[in-house]
Amino acid sequence: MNETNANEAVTDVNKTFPARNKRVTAADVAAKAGVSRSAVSRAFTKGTYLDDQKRDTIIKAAQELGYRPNALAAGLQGTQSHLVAILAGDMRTAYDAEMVAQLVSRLNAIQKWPIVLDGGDLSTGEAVRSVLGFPLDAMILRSGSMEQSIVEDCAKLNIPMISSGYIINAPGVDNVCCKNADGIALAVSHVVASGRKRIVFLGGPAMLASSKEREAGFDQAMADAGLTPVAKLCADYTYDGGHKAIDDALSKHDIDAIICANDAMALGALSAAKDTHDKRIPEDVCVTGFDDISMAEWPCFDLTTIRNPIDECVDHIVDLLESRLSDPSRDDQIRLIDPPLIKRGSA
Amino acid sequence: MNETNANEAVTDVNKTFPARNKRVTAADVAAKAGVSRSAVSRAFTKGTYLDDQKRDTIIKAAQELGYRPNALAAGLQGTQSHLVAILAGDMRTAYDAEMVAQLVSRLNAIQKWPIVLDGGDLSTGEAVRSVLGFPLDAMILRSGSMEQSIVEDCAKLNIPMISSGYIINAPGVDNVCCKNADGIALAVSHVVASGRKRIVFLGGPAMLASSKEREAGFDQAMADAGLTPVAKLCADYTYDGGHKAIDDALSKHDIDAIICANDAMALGALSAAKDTHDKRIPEDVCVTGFDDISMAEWPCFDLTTIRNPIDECVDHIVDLLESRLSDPSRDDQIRLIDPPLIKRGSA
DNA sequence: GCTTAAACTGCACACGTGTTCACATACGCC
DNA sequence: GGCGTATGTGAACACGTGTGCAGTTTAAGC
Repeated sequence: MNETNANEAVTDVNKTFPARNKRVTAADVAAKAGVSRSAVSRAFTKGTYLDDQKRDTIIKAAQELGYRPNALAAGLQGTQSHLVAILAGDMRTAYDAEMVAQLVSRLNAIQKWPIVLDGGDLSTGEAVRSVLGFPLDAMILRSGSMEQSIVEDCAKLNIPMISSGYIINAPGVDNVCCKNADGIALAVSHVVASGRKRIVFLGGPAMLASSKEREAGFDQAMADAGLTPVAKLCADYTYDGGHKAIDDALSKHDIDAIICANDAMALGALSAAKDTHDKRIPEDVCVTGFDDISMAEWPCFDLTTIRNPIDECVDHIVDLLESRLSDPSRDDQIRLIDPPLIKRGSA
Repeated sequence: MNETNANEAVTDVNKTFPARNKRVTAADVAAKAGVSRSAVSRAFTKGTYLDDQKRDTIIKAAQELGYRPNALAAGLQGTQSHLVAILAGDMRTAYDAEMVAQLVSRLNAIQKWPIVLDGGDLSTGEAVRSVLGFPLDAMILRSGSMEQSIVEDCAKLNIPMISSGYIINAPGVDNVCCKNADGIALAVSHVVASGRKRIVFLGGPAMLASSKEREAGFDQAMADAGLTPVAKLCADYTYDGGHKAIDDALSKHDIDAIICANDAMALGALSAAKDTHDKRIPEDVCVTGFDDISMAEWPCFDLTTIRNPIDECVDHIVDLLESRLSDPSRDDQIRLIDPPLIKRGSA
């Protein structure tokens, strides 16, 4: 009796996990519902001839068996896999994380499933190459620097690319990018308008395209204003980097304005000036950032910054993706975004 | 001469995009290399009999054509698709973003490709159901609250689940979770040890499991210490929410310690106490958080907190994943993590 | 009741792989 | 030379689906 019960229990488990590691297939549903396999397929496809009652029967049988059409097999013959890769920047940083979050959310909404790759990693190239094994609908690039060979690989595989953050000049690549130089120029003229003359620029890693553009924008804007900077510093786009650089600079130079190439460094700079060097913000020193991450508006920072608008950027990416899929041979596009100045307390 | 060059250029482009929207297949490579399609497949598979010279020829032909085995077709017949889904929490928050970043990076390293779903979204349920169309190797759950039906759907499809953040009691689900109650108890006794008696608890959304556990831990620890809290507040796990709640509380109550259910709220609370109410931290009011997000150690915050260790958590997730794949029928596991107190300046 | 179109259904193919199976060739040994 | 074994190869199958095609049933119109 006990043995029987034990056996039943085992059987029960096997029922819960039928044919372990074996997925329920359309043929199984067809057998159970007493119809052909084609009918099952049609039951899950809109716009096909199928008797309503029969369709109900099939759907019901499918539900009981826990059947779901295998997207791999479906993607194999259709022209779209509904898979999209995102080569993310460094998701440990606030801006990139917010960007990816927004992107993922919007892609989910249009039934595109994003495979996310960590762009901050060293082995990214190899990872990208592996993922290219999947017939991706598109590849979205947000990594600051990029091996040229990856772009070529995508092109060879006919995978459309959308680059955001810096412009890739290659066939098959759409670009959406904010006007970095214009943005920094906005910050410079805002600061100059309030009478500042002893200006410092805090730039980012030289290898990043956005960093270079923002620095060039600063140089041009300063030249236009007839000013020479007190100093041009370089850090790593992080809070700590900004903190350290400005802590150091304030003990060497007389400064009344700090233009930062991104928000994370600006927050560090702000903190160094206020907490470590007892400067009043913005009376003694004013600070501007770039990106407008969510922390920028926290009361304890209240950072004046240039907004690198995530919503608008993601709108463009999704739009470019959809138009590319509906017409793969359309011309490549470049969408440029005007970044606005967000006036807050720090400048 | 010029025309010839122009034509060549055009031809070149067409070569770069051969048969637009048509992927190069193993048969194409076989034709070019003058071998059978089987040979091509073998050339890309380790441990198969194939003449070395022939293999070289095939690889070379494949490279020229830009061939890459279609992972969809391959995953269709093998037992593993190498696809993994991550149901992320709210990636707009710092902790979840850091967690996902780490997870993505580690999964990439072991050649698992994460499809990321935004758990903060309302339509998450539908999105998950769609992604279940893919024969996932596993599903990683990090959403604070979860429709029970999703778990059942996964179970029906034999997709292993790994839940992190709160415990799901269902067959086929592995769990890794930090001891939330113990963590809060650590914070309470630390604060009590420094002589605080007028203690406030700032909890999170009631619907989140972690939030409930942390509150229960607080109640127990206070009872053990023979204290009753000045107030128990509830906010939404955000900086703004924490700021507002504590701003309000400080004008109503006499408080000397604030125990927060997560770091984001703790930072808001800290700022409200320091900047808005001119309290000295920690002399007048001390503040503790939970999670240890990267911002907690910024000098301007210097937050004492309970670390919810991301590295350790991700280690467990990856380990559970690999062991599950190598033995799908092994028993479900629950891994509990001891969260340590990180002593900084705020308490 | 007959004709015609519309609604419905199943067979068979295609998608691009990995892998088994049978067969062919080369090699070493008696 | 005969034989057994190790190595190399292509044909054929399986994976699970969507869909074109041809054939069958139903309904409608005169």
